[in-house]
Amino acid sequence: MSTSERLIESTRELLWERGYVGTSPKAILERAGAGQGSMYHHFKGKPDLALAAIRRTAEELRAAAGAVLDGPGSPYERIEAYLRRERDVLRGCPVGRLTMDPDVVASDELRAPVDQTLDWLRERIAGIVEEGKERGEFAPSLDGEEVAAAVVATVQGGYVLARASGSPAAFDAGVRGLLSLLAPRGHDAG
Amino acid sequence: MSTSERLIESTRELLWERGYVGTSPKAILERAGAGQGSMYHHFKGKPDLALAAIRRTAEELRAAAGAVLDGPGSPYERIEAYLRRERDVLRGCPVGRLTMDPDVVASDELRAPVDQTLDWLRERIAGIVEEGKERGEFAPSLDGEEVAAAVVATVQGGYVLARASGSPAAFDAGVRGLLSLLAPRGHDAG
DNA sequence: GTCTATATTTCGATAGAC
DNA sequence: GTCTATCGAAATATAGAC
Repeated sequence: MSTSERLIESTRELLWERGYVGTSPKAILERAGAGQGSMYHHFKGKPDLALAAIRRTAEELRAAAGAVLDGPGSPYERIEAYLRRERDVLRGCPVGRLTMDPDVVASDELRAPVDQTLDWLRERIAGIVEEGKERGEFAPSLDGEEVAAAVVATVQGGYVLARASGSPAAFDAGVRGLLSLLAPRGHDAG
Repeated sequence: MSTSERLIESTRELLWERGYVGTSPKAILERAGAGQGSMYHHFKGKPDLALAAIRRTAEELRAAAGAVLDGPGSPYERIEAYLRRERDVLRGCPVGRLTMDPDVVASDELRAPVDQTLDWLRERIAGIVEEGKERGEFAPSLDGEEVAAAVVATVQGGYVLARASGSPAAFDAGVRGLLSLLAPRGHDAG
C-alpha cells in the first residue's frame, strides 16, 4: 500500500474512533508509519486529508447499505435486512458520528459527503417504503420519506444508546421496536 | 453568579457546542471571564469540571423530559408530546452528543450520567407504552422497552440527520414517521 | 517522495504573589 | 479566591536536507 493510501486509511480509522477534533496529524502519521513531510506532500493539511478519508468512508457505506437494500425479499424484508445488518455497534456510524464534530459541521466541504450519504440512504429507503405501499405490505397512509427518516434515525440513535450504555443491547432493542411497529399484519417481527 | 457557577455554565455551553475533546480550559475561562487559578481552585481539572457540567445538564434534561412525559393526555399523546417538544434541533442533544466523545466514553465517571439519563428516559417511556397497551391504545404485541428504545433512538438519530443536512426538517420527518407507525387506529398523526 | 529539524500556538496543569 | 507567570507536552504547519 502506498504512503498516500496508508495515510488515508489511518485517517479513516482515527476519524471513526476519535472524530475530527480528536484526531491529530501526529497520531495519523504514527499509525501510518510516515513522517510529517509525506503528509504535507500528498495533502494540503489535516482538512484536506480528512476530506479524502471521509469521502472514501461515505462511498463504502453507500456500497454496503446499497447491497443490502438491493437484496432479495419484500420491501419489509429489505428494510429489516438493513436494520439488522452486521454492525460494529459500539464503534458507532463512521459517517453519522461526524455530525457531532463541530469542525466538520462548520465546513461545507467536510459536511457535504456526510449529508449526501445520509440523504441518499433516506431516499433509497423511502422508495422501498413506497414500493411496499403499492404492494399492500405497508399502509397507504404512511409517507415514504417520513418512515425512511425514522428508520435511519433509529439506527443513528441506536448507536447513541449503545455507546451510552456500553452494550449493543439498546441498539438491538430499538431496531426490534421499530420493526414491530412497521411489521405487516400477521408478520412475526422476531 | 459565583465564579464557580460561571465556570460550570460556560463548560455546559461549550460541551454542547464542541464536545469534551473540543473544549479547552482556556475557552472555558475566557467565556466565564475567570483566570486559570479560579478553575483549579474550584475543580481538580478539566475532567472534574466537565463532570459537574455534565451532571447538571443531565438533571435538566430529566426535568424537562419528565415534565412532558408526566403531562396530560393518553399514553400516545404523552409520547407525541415528548417527540414534538420544543428543541433547538441543530444544536443536538447536550447529553446524547457526549456518546460520540472518545474521552467521555472512555471514562466510567463521565459516561455514567449520560448512561443513566438515557436509561431513565427509556424506562419512563417504556412504562407509558405498557400503560397504553393496558388501555388498548397500543397493540398487545408491542414490547414497551423496545418501542421506548425506538422512540429515544429516533430523537437522537433525528439530531444526526438534521445536523448533517443543516436543517431541522429531517428531524421532524423522522418524528412524524415514527408517530405514523405508532398511531392508534383512526388517529391522525398530523 | 520522504525525512528530520524547527516554529508558533495551544493544551492542561502548577507555583506562588496578592 | 483570584490573579499572573511559567512549565512541559502536544497540535499544526513550514523549511530544507537527502
